[in-house]
Amino acid sequence: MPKQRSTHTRQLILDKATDLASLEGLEGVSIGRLADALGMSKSGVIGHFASKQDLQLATVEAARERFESEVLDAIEGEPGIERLRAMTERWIQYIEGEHFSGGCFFWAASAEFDGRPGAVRDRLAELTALWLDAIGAEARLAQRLGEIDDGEDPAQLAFELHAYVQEANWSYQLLERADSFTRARRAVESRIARVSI
Amino acid sequence: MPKQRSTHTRQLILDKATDLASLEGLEGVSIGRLADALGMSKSGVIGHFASKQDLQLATVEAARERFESEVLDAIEGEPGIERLRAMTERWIQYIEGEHFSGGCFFWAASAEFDGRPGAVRDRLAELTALWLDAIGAEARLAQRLGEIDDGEDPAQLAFELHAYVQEANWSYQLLERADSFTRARRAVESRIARVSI
DNA sequence: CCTACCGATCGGTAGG
DNA sequence: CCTACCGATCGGTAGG
Repeated sequence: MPKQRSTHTRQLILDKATDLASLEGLEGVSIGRLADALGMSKSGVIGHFASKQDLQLATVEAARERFESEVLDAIEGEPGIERLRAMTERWIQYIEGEHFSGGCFFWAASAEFDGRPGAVRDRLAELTALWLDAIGAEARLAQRLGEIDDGEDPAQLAFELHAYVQEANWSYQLLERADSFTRARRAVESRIARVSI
Repeated sequence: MPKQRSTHTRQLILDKATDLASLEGLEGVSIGRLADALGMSKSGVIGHFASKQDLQLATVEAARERFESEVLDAIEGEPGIERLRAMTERWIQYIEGEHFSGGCFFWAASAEFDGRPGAVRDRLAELTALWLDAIGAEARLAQRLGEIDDGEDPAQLAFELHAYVQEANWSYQLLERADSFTRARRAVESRIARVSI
């Protein structure tokens, strides 16, 4: 069954690519280095994809799938403020758990591609905006449920909660400060406590 | 006076390099592309530096000098909470003013080098930590002056204020949201207002 | 500051 | 999935 083996190999390639990309950037994952890391030939790697950009787009989708199964699907709790807390906490756990060697894949890729127009950048913007807006939507729901003060702007709250987690990733990855995630949790908790009714 | 002309050319190279790096990353600034962008030969470019890493380190220093003259030297106001406000506001203005085509140089370079050990990464961590800790030190001073509640942790406050500005840079560069800096200002203002006595 | 060049690596293809 | 190869570009050097 060569088709099955091919799909398996493709997934192995993409797992390695997401990991390398969090360390060295998507553009830094050359076909040759990826092949070396996998013990394969270059043509064996790129044969699964139409082009380097196609490989990059597939790598982004692989990272999305991991985020969905590790974060989105693992969020529990009642809709509203409980779920809003669960979303940020699960996200922090995901980054803290070092599923990628170089920290959050999307954070690294965002910085790398924000100045490079094209399909990869567009997809990264689409996916990260979906997550930011999902946080905002949950805050809005909590507000409708009467759990958050009516004077709050849910999108503003999402901006700030999202900021704390991205800052923790930066502070942990570049500054290597051990208190990064503690600080993010403290910021999230006091921000949510402040708007709670 | 060949020495003067050489220093001038070197500065032209570094100005172009900081700008290209904010768009395409420090590693993406190849000697050949930099030479093309400047209308020079490759050897004319690299002749000013001992190596590619030396060029990258010099580019980081050039970005530091711009940050110092545009932000640090432009901060006004009395020490304490007034100065804390001025630091974040001047920083936001700097990023908002698009001095670099691709947004904050240090944010882009942080994400790129946090997974690449070496002198460039070390220097980036050193410089960004200095700025984060300067914000924290100003918050601590404001606290000693009795302008900030004694129960606040100045480093935690700095973490959060720093987070808002980095989030604005991300939101503006990748998502292209026009309200990015407005949201950062709102977050900074309400956070500082909350801890003020 | 230039031209001319070095070996290594890039993305990608031909052919099997 | 492989070997063998393509032209282009990489960082860097020799020599002027």
